[in-house]
Amino acid sequence: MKKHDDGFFERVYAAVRKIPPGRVTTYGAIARCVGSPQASRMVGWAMNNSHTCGEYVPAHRVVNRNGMLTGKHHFDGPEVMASLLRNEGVRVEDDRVLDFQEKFWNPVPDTDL
DNA sequence: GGTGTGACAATGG
DNA sequence: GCCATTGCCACAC
Repeated sequence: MKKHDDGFFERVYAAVRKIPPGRVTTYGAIARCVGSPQASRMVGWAMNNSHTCGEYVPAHRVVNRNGMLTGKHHFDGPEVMASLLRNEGVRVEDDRVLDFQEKFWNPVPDTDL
């Protein structure tokens, strides 16, 4: 047996990978989905290490609570994140997701919490 | 094993 | 209502 998971990151990656194209979510939502709603900061860091995970993680679909592309700077380029989102049909302006509320996708379909 | 960090979030003034 | 600060949790060095 395997442990429950090699780390908190694995859960984050899994949740982010579940984000359908054209949709976005927040760090807090993912953090909550993985069981640590307070570890929202860790989620962002997980994204930074996402490239070390070996698997592709659509981190560009993850934005902060305000829908702002805070992590765009951590991509291959500051324009990559917005470009990817636009490419998926997400309207982005001023480094922020328009209709964020509309595009927001909850990793937890029905939380019991 | 301790310290620092980190792409947030919530609260206070 | 906006700006500033703290809290938080798990990982990397």
